[in-house]
Amino acid sequence: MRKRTRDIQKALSESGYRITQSRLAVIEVIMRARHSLSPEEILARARKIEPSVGLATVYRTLDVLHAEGYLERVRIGNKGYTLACEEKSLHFHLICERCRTVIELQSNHSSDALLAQLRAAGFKSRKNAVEIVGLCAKCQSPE
Amino acid sequence: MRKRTRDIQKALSESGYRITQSRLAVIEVIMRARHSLSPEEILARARKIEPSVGLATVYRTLDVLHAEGYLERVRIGNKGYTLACEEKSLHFHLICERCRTVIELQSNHSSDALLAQLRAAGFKSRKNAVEIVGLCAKCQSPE
DNA sequence: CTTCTTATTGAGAATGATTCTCATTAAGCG
DNA sequence: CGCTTAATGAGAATCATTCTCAATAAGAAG
Repeated sequence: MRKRTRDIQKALSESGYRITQSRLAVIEVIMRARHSLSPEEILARARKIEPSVGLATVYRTLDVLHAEGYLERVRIGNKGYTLACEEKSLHFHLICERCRTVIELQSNHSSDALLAQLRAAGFKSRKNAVEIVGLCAKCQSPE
Repeated sequence: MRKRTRDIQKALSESGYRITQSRLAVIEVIMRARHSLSPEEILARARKIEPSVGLATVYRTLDVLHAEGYLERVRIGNKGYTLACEEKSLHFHLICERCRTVIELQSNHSSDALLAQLRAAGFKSRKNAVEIVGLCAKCQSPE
């Protein structure tokens, strides 16, 4: 995890971005997260590392990380969530709308077949992760 | 098309909903549409049929139709779009973020294989239509 | 280490989509 | 034809996200 944050730091620096304490805190939070986080959640956690971080900076840092391919943005209802993902080939993300855990399906023949269909249709997907929102096994059972 | 609207009208009526002129106008607009529409677009078109329709009623009618399974809601950026869809088994929707045309892939072995994976993971998808947002063949070429 | 340039920041205002409120209307039953 | 109440339209309210702008600090250069 720590290592991952450093890699991103290095890559961003080489791309000409300045490495600020606020950005580092946000990156650290996202890398540590075990499920997808809303901007507000990221803000709360980042402030434990760097108390001066503002919400706008969280959004801006998400934009940068997304543009550089380090994370995916998801929508559940009206809210935007964020999770780290560097997988480049087409694959599926099963996202639980209750606990926001993400099950990442391996690329396999179902994603290969889908990819072939996309090619046949001449369709270019915006994302490599195809999101399927629903309920994971745990959250379906009566609590 | 006309027939489709009547079927829905009948079904809603039997479910205890009142059939108002505003609702009829909104249903008619959605059934006629050849691509997904934003609430504002639906409002504009519905007002040509029933000039008194309000935006809130468009949203409320969308909720009803969605609850009854007559349409899917999609998000492109921050905006919500809507398209008619009654297909019940798992399948893919390729949605062009530029022209908003929807290419509906037939259920086949790729969706079957995905369904098997969902079952294996114990994951329950919220929708039957898995949305893939991107650019259709036409919109990719320089205009 | 200090200075300079300017990308980045934080706070709050602004925006845009969606939802809510509430007095008024009309669907559909008898 | 009336009655009951679901549904409506208009505008206010809400919530997520984006923008504005003066102040700050990253990083290059000296």
